[in-house]
Amino acid sequence: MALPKSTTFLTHLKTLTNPHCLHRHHTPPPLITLRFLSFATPEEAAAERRRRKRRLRIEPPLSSFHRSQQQSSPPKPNQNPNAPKLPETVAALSGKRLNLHNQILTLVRQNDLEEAALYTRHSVYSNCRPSIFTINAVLTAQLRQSKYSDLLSLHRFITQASIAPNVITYNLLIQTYCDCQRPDNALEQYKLLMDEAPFNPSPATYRILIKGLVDNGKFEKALELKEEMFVKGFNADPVVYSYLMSGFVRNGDSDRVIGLFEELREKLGGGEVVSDGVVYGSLMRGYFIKGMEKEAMEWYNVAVGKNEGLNSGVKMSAIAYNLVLDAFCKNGKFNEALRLFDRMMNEHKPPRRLTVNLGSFNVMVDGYCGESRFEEAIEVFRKMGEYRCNPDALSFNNLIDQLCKNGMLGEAEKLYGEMGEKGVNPDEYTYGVLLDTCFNENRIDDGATYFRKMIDLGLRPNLVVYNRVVDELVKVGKVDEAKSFFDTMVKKLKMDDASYKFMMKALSDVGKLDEMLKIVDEMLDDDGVELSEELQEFVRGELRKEGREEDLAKLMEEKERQKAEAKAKEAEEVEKAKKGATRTAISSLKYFGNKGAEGETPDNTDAVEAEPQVGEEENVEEATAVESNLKEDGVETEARNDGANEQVTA
DNA sequence: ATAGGGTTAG
Repeated sequence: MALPKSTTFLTHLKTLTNPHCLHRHHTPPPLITLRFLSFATPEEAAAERRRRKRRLRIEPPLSSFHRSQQQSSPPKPNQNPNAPKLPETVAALSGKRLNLHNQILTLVRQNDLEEAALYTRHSVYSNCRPSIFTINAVLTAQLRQSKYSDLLSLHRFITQASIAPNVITYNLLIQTYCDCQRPDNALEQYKLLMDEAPFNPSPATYRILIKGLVDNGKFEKALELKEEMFVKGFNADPVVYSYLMSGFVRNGDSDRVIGLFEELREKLGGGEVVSDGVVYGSLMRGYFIKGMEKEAMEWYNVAVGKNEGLNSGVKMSAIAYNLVLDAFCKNGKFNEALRLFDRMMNEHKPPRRLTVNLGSFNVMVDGYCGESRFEEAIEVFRKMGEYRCNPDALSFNNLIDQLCKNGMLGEAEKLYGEMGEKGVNPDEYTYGVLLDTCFNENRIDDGATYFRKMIDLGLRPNLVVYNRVVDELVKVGKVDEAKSFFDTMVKKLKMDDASYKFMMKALSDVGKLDEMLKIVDEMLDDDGVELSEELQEFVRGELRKEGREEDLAKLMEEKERQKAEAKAKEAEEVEKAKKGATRTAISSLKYFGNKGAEGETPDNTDAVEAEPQVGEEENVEEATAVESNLKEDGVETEARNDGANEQVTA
């Protein structure tokens, strides 16, 4: 007996995933977007984004001399005798401390961040303190891998230990909060820097903070910060303007986009043009939004020149070009895009001048797909090798996704095969798209095979993907196979009531009530899982059909009895062990006496020995980083203030 | 030696 088609699990799930559906009848049922099919957690998605960013950064910067143009901030006079300590200078990195630094850097390079952080903490109370440079290096690595809670925890630790932070430490922390979508905390850190630190923010502080504010929709605040930059004596930064402009483009606020460009031009000396090409893509989009094509094209000619080698001195990096390219693709000017792309490839003269990068190809792939020219999209995708650009998983996924959505699963699978050949690892997203499409095209077994492959590779399918697979298998009557996936995933996923219920119903429908009860049994055994009233009611209902309604109560009673028994036994053990325990406690107290680290919780033996943790215990998993960040953060700010106080009184 | 120079597709 299969589930009636109209009430498949997926439809049910779609209703569940939209909170509005429960109340508002006019809301159309939402679709599960592919985003949900990819990463196990949002943090993993963030980590991947960061890794990719890092990879892209390996390409050499276009003009390294640009860097030297940045003014270094003037030192703040240090009037207050109680003012916080100045951070150490590089001179501190010598001898033993340099040695320590290099050891920790080695750990970071080996990607053993846990060990690196541990070693850093451990050294804080040793006779060889880590310098702020060492700490920053660890924090940087943690940020790159989105280990936010680890980062905040280490930061809190060094603050408590009165190690003076420098601008980079602040910037890292601000970046962290921005990445965690906590712009208010980022602003708090900025304020702290302004009020407490014996140095000024750097131009990078503003870049990081303003980008974070824009990305989090805090436009007004971002504009305020831009103004503060001038107050601090910094020049107008085209990068900051480009962040603001693309934010307003996203928001459809074309007047602001154009206004910002004019302002930048003014600030840079009122010349004809802004010589940094990064702002022109957004400027053009601003005009496109207003339907002012002519103006958009005029600025295009200014930035890029009507003919090759004939522009007004605007420096166009690959990224600046890509923004223009994308502006064309998204505004019905694909032919212009093609022409520009051609030109970019001609100008590309590595290693001196790089005008094409991976992003260029990605933009063009999207451009072709937007025109439904899929064959050519594949063609241009393949072409990137000639320009020493290597597609990453996201590039592959993007194209695979577009092909799948347009009935070209076969082509998509070919590309999937190429990933393997090129040593690009397919990820959760790749498999999510492929199996989803297989199911849509009724290739149920192939879909299930992709799922299995995913597990075999150690990838972590999320609940949405799991639900989809199980749903499809049950639909075609493969309940046992579905159950086997349930068994593997029940340990790995936090299943919700709906997922439990679905599997139970499927088993009940094929008359496997005992297997259904076995699931209940295991749920009762698992302290992390709660058997809700509703689920109990459901189980009773299913049992009732076979006249076995009492079985659930019996099972639950039996479990209660077992638990009580176990408890009694435990109490007995405790009683027995009491005398011995007193002895142990005394000996460990001795141990603590020598350490005497501040802020310790003396009942946490392991932590003190290996890792002198401050404040409450934290066994925060990366998977719950966002939630624990909330927790972390409360303590974080608190600890930071404590630290400041300590510094003042020191 | 430690932040940052920007984009796109999820």
